[in-house]
Order: sequence, then structure tokens, then C-alpha cells
Amino acid sequence: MPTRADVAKLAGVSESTVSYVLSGKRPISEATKKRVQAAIDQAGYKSNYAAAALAGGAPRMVTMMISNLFTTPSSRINGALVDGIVDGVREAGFHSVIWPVSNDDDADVNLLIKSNFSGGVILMNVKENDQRVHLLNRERVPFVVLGRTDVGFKYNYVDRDFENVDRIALSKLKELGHTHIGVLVSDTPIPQHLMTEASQLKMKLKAIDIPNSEAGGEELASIFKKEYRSITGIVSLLDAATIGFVNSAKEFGLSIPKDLSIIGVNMLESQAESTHPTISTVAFDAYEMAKSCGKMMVESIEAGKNNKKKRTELWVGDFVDRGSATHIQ
Amino acid sequence: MPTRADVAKLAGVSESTVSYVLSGKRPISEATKKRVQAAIDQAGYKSNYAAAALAGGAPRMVTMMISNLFTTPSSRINGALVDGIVDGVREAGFHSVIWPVSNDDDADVNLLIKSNFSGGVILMNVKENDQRVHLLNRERVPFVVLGRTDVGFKYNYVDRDFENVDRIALSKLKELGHTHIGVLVSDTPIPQHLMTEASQLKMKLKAIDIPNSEAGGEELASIFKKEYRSITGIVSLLDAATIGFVNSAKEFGLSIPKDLSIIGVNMLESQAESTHPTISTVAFDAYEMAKSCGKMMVESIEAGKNNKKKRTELWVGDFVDRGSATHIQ
DNA sequence: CATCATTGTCGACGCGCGTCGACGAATTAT
DNA sequence: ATAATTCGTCGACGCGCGTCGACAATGATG
Repeated sequence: MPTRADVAKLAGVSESTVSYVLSGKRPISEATKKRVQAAIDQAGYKSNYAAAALAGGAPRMVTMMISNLFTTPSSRINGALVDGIVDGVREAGFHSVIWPVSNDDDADVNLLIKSNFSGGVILMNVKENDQRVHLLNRERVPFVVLGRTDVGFKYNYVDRDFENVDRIALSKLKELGHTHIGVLVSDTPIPQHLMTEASQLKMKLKAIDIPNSEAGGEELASIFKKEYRSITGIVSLLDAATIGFVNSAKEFGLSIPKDLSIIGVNMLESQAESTHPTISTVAFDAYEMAKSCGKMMVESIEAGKNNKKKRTELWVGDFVDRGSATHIQ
Repeated sequence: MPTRADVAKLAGVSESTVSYVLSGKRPISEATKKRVQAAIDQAGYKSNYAAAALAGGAPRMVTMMISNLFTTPSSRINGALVDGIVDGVREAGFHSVIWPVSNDDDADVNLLIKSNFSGGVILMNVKENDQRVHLLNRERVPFVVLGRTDVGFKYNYVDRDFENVDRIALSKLKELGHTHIGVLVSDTPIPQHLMTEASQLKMKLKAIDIPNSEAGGEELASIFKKEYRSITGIVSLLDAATIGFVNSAKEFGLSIPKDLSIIGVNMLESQAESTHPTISTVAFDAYEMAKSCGKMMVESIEAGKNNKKKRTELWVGDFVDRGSATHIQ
């Protein structure tokens, strides 16, 4: 563990000169730059992160705040999000850590942020009116939300453009002649924009509320013919349940797409292609979206605390025909 | 961000007294303890983690080193492991962070450890002769491996007791009259101990090497009857592939357990119960195992660097009959 | 009663790095 | 030519906390 002092002695310069070579915040002659760099290499010097943080250095680190992100039904999607952020942040020259929080424990946030350990926070699974957003805003911590929530003020976020995604799915079904549509949701009502979109297209929506798990999908498949006679098309906002539903439909005498067309709007390519039959979706590249979120985070940090500009990024995707939706018979 | 000085002033004591109240490393009278505690509460004081780290305090933090843990096929299991560690460490009074590393980048380890930010490291997806184990050992960083690898020296680890787990699965099949066994593996040979166990039980093993994904399992199901006529029982070391295999077996005229008995040894309860038919397994509680690993990590840290004692924990589990294995017909 | 260990508290220092002010030297403007 | 600027470097200080040595007050021991 060589320190700045060791490097300085080796290079025959002062400690501050070493610092300025590293940070580039003051002009240094090429000659001494070279000498210092050589000394750094020779000594195997690495800046001590804790000391830098204490002295007020700008931390090149991003924290992902997560709660129970791994054992949820959508762990595949969440995995893609984590990987995307990690790569995006890395490409921007920052590190990233994942910070598992129990619930909305403020103390946990303080530990990393107030110690100047992390330069910014990426919030991942925000809830309605999420308190963490308020907390971070109050503490003036740079943050980006991967997702959205209504908190009454502007903030940076990256999210899917659900309005357009849903519009694509609905109008595709309309185009195929379907008018009576089931919407797979889990513990939530049908989003407002989907309702208005449907009324514009003169389509009838019916919420089908089931657990988002493969078992939940199978359960639905088993009762579908009896319970939902009039429905010929489904827009699914779920992933795991959709997989279970499609995989077991045949078993219950439900032929996809002959009896029923289904379009997923919240599934990864890998998921949509893992089923029999495969599932037509509106494309969703969670990895790329998250990567962009990571980059936005770094840019926001580098823009400085005084920068008030808030950025927003909405990701759409094209309809991808994998055969699970066809013209009404 | 009140500091120690603020608290000291408020309580009318010196800064060092505040420190000793917090750490308990010197006797302090009850009276001043109370005064100081009151001042801490009043000021809303939180110790600055970076400063503590710099000054050489014992970091109450554990780092999980992970690479590509989230988008692998076994992400469910990995999720349970992460959650288990987080909870185990938390119960022991420590925090935990997840540190995504690109590959075996030494620099990344240095950042957290040499800055005295983290008190120990939990390694999660170790490979054969993993370099990170050598690195941590050399740097004298307290660490625990969740899993095992052969590196030629003793270290702390928590793992499943595969020898016994596999023995349970094999002898169960033997008990049911099966002698020709297929072993589902992915890019690895059949483990040595399974081979010897089989020869003792006079059973014939055949490696079936497929990708560990649901698609991989389906692929296998489609060719199974043709390719593996003589096999009547399967021990699967995979999880995702097993799910795909079992779910699609019927589709290819393969009836489980009538035509083929299958026992999973590497699946979570939630996975084993998500299929049709459900899968008999040797129980595997990844969450509890990981939780214990987290506690071992903390104990190892608190035992101090001079403690040379290495601990080992092996987790077995009982056979759980879910109907996918039955007596040979 | 004198001596010694214990208890409770304080002040000072150091951890390693970021950054500000100063200052000589080299360059440009007047 | 002199004054004003820029360049390159140095020393000093502070960030907040952990901990060591000192010391007064108290209790135990001979």
C-alpha cells in the first residue's frame, strides 16, 4: 500500500504535484508528468478511496439501490437491468455497487452518500410515490430512476414508453380484427393510457388479475375457456405468468394463436423465445435501456450538483411477430 | 452532517470521549454515556464511514464479489443466495454490498479492500482454481467462499454436501429398481464422487451434456426416446434445463415418471414445484445456506486477521418425493 | 499512611488525499 | 526596458475519526 508520499519521493517532486498529475486540475509539464507516472507504475500506487472520499474528492462510483430484486418473479428482467447498468457505468469510467436495502431505511442511504463514497444513486424498483425519491431529492444527491413514479417534481428517469408500447400492441390486435381484449395484470388496474387508447380504437378491455408466476399463468389457462369466452386477444403486462400461460394453453384445449392471440409487452427476447409457441412481443431490450440509464447517471454526476437540468428517456420498441398473434378466425 | 466535534460540544465533553462512548473501548461513566448519547440523538449524528475507514476503524461491511450472476440460467438460485447473505450479514450487525466485477480484475478488489472499506469478501461463483481465492489469501483479506474450488490450501467455505446429496439421489433410484442412469450436466463431466458411488451401487451412469436452459431441456426431451433407450432414471445437476425437460416431456411421448424417473439435486423448492409434473428433489435451501455463509463471514472478520482457524460447512438435505420418480415398470 | 492499580477523561496526532495560496521562472503586453 | 500575465511547482492545511499517552481522582493493598 504505497501512498502519495512514496510516489512523490520516488519521482523527486512534491505530493501535491503527484495529485495534480493524477487529477489534471493544474498544468504540469510533460517531463514531470512522465516522471510521476513512472514512479506510480513502479510503486504500484493506487489511490486510497476512503482518503479521497474524506478529502472531498469526486467519487467515481454509482450505487444501485435495490430491495428484494432477486427473488421476484421477474428476476430475469431484473438481472438484465443490473448488468446493463453495470456496463453502462463502467463504459463511462465509473464503478458501481449494489446496495441491498431492507425497506426504505434512510440510515442506509446516509452511510454511502454522506460519507461521500458514492457520487449518485440509481433507484430501481420504485413504488407509487416512493419515499426514497423524496429523500434523495431533499439531500441533493444526484440520482436517476430506472422506472417512474409520481412524486410531484421533476427528476431524471429512464423508462419504457408504455403509452406507445401499449398502443403498438393494441393497434396490432385491432389490425388483426380483435376487439375483445384481456389485459394480464398483477395486483394493479389497467393503466389509464391503455383504457383511453382502447376507447379510441373502439376496443373492449377486461382486466385479468393473476399472480405473476408461471403457476399463475397455468392457473389462468386452465379456466380460460370457461371464464373468458368472448376474449380473442390478450395484451400481457406480465412476463413469468405469460410464459406459464402460453406453455400450458394447449394442455387445456386452448390453441394459440388459433383460439387466442396474445402479445407480450413486458418480456425479454430470451423469454419470448423460450416458450411453445413463442410469443409475439413489442420488443423490450432491458439491457440496453439500463445501460443508457447508467450513462445518464454518470453524466448527471459530472454535470455537478448545481446543474438543475432533468433528463428523461423513454424507450419504445417494434412489434416482433413470433406467431402468437394472428387474424381473428 | 454533524461531526464528532459537534456532539462533543453539545455534551460538554472531549471528542475522544464521544469516540469511546461509541466504541466502548474504554470505560466511561454511566452519567457521561447518557449525556453523550442524548447529544448524538439531538444532533442526529452519524459516523462518517470514509473517515472511520481512513482512521483504521474496523469496517462493519461485507462485500459480495460477483460476476455475471444475474443473467445466468440459474438466476433464481443466485437470487436466493444473494438474499440469504444479505439477511445473514444484517442479522450479525453488518452491512453488505454487491460488487460486480468484470472478470478477475485485481484492481477492483483493491479499491474496496485496501481502502479499508470492507472487512471481508464473500466469493460466489468460483471456478476451478479460482485466481480470486489466491489473491484474497495473499492479501490477507478475510473471505468466505460460497461454493468450493481446489486451490491447494485451506479456506473458509460453505457449500452443499454434494457427495451425500448425490448419494441420496442415486440410492433412491437404486431402491426403485433403476440401474441405467443418465446424469444431466452442462459443460462438465460427471463428478468423480458420483462415479464411485455408482460403481459401489452397481449402477451405470451416462453423462448427458446439454445447455442449462429451458430450451436445452426441451431439446433433450425431443430426442430422448431415440437417443437414450436404455436409461430409466435421471439425476439432474441442472435446474433450468430440468424444468424445460420435464415440462415438455409429455409433448414428445415421454411420460414422467412412468417411462422415466427423474430426481433433481440442484433445484429450489419453488422451481421443483413449478412444473408439470412436479419434480422430486434432494432438498436444497439455498437461502438458509447463504444466510449461514453470511454469518460465518462476519464471525471470521470479528475473529481478527491473526485467527488462522478455517471453517467449513456442508449442507445436505432430504429426499423430497414430488412424484417424478417411481419404481421401475 | 504510603504505594500501587484502576477508572474516567482529555489533548494530540495520524490516516491519505484534495485543494488553496504563494512564488520563482518564463512568457507576453505595454 | 518594465509591468502584467501565465506556467509549473511547492508547502500547508483540513476532511472526520481511531487511538495512544498523560493525568487527576478514586479505590485497593501493604
